[in-house]
Amino acid sequence: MKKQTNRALQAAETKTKLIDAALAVFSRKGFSASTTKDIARQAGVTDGLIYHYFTSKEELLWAVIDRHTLNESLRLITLEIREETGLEEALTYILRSLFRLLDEKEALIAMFFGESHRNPAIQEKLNQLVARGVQLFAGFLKERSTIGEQELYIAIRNMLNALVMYFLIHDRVQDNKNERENYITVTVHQFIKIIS
Amino acid sequence: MKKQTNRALQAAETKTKLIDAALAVFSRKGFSASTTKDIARQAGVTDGLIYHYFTSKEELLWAVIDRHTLNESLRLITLEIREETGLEEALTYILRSLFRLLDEKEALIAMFFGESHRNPAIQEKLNQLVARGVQLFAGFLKERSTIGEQELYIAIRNMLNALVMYFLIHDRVQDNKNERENYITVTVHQFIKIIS
Amino acid sequence: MKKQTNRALQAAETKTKLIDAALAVFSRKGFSASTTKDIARQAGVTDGLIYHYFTSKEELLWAVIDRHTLNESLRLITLEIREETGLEEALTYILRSLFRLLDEKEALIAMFFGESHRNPAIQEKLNQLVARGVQLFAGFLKERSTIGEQELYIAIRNMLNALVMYFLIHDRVQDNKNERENYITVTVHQFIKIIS
Amino acid sequence: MKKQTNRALQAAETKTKLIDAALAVFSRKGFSASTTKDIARQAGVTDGLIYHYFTSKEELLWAVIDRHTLNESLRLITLEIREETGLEEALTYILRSLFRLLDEKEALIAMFFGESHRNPAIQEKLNQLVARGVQLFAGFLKERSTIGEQELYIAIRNMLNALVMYFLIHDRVQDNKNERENYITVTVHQFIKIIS
DNA sequence: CATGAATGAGACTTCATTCAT
DNA sequence: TATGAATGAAGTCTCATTCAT
Repeated sequence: MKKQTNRALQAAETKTKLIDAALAVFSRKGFSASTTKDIARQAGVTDGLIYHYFTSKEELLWAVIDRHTLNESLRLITLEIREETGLEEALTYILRSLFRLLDEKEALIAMFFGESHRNPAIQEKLNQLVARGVQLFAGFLKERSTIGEQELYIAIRNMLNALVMYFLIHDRVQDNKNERENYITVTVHQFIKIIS
Repeated sequence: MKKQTNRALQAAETKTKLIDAALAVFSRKGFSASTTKDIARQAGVTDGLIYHYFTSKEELLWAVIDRHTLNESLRLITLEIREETGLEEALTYILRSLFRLLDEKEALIAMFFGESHRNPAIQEKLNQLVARGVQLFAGFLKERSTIGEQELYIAIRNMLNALVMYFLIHDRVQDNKNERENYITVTVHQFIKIIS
Repeated sequence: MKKQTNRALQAAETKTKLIDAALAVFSRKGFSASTTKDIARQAGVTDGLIYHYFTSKEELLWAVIDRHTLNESLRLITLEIREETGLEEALTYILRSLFRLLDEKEALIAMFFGESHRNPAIQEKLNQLVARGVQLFAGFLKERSTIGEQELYIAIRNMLNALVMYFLIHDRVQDNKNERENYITVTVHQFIKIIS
Repeated sequence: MKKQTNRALQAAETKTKLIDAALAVFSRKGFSASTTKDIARQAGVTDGLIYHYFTSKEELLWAVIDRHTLNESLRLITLEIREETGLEEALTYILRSLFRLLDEKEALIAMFFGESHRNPAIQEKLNQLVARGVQLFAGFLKERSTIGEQELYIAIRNMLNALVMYFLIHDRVQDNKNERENYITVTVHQFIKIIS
């Protein structure tokens, strides 16, 4: 019985190792340029083992995506900001948290964008993710803004989109914390102008 | 002399055919999932001919990127708006033009994003492109805005980034012209709020 | 443990099969005219397996060369002749042994010459081989010859070179045992004339 | 008419250029690793032109071999030595001339050996060449030697074989003129020992 | 559960050869 | 005579996947 449990545990660990390895390799090379050998080596297992846990390389991709939904992280950020009071402070805190989240999940985000435009299912995931972020924001901002609901949604979506894009093609390259802080300050200020 | 010209012309045409075909295939499948066979078939030539004009598949990628710089298109848009007067009208016109440009170059844009995060040179190209767009805008808006230069740059960059992101993960999927028009109207309105 | 051994054994056998097959094909067609498909077929495995054991066709060439150094065979011949007494008998025995060695390793020898002049590393191997042969002979002959050491070395080298050349461009073609025996007799006789 | 002649001249020149280029490339890379493109570039013409003068790459190989028979050079050496008197002087002169000939035709010789063992026709050529050399020598030495005709033939063949081998795997590498002179002196001396 | 030898389709690339100009 | 664009077969090598151990 103990043995069984140990085995089950080991199996779960190996699966996790494989998923983590796959994430790392996929985001470094993109899905189709990644080889199962790469992934196995990164996970520290032998080639064939992947097929003990997954039926194909593509299934491994889906496992990666399933594990890292980001939604949970987004919810946590919202939970914390519920208690905040000042609008500017609150927004600054949120943007900082978002950047931190992007930093953490950089590999995943990068892969998402790399594969999304040739994989509709991934694109849909992205869409959902942004929509979820917009909703969380909206819940928090509705009472504090003077503009219409639709306008608010667009304002939020634009801010989030701009931020992710900034992160992807500018911030990652520069790695300059001051510039990022400045970006946050200005963006928050302009966002408040819009919704007030 | 005529002969010479005809032959040279035909060669140039073939090269163009190959670049166009490569663009189509790359943006459909991504660089590494695209095969040279695909490209040759799409161009209507035999496999080996690619290597008469390019030394490798990667060189073909660079040729694709070199041909479609977008910069020229961006400049043309600016030239036209110089004559516009009303700020709202002008901005609306510009955003519409940008969407039209994105529609035209959808394949290229998609590929850019697909490869950029694993190819620094492409990422740099993207950065340059956005920077160029920001400058063109800034030249037009400097006199009509009341905010500081740096704030203006960030506002413009945010708007452009948001627009491209919107196009990539939302607009392309929906294919709903009304929603796009609405997006433009609201975004322009909010942008004016920021810079006034 | 048994399992482990069996598998490892089988892998070693496959590798050997590949090296033997490569030797056969390389010496029949020369290195660059040989195809990996040929080699795989000759070894009775599929194309891809070569690259499970070797990183390239060239590495396979080196494996072939490493396996068949000839040095060991040369040493054995010397060991046996140490006990011989009569000079003529001894030399005759040695030359016969050399011809036998050439017969056995004909494929390898032929390939050596085929690739040597465009591959310095192989040429060096050849040089070493001849030098080793000269030394072995010299050790045996030093006390029985009346000429200077340097002259002895040149005499031996000339005899060996002549013999190999004879084998390569004449003997292999004729396949006439009598002529070979005659060649040995006369050559031994003339060699004794030189060193006495 | 003049035009015609000029054309014919030009054609002959081009053909020569191609043969020379082919010799250079073949001896550097071996026949099958040489590409027609290499040869065309080396000759300074375009790819297709080869097939205006030769029906295949192989035919070009034969043209190379036909042009450089060496026989003529060998004959010239013999002509000159007819007048010589002293045996040692004569032989020294001949060996020096042979080395010079090998130096000149190094590329050709190297190619001969590279292809001979997989191309019987070339091997036959080599055989003929050596046989011709043996005959020329024999004609000169017959009266000056005391040994039987067959022994003389073998002695000559051995000396020539040894010399060519020495050149191919030793002399070319060292590039040491003193060592070569020493080799000639000793070899001549030992040869005289044999035939006297 | 884990290994890694083996498969075979298919990728990129090369190259002898042809042919319209 | 000369060009070089075009062909297509074949080569080296990769890699997802299978399976005996």
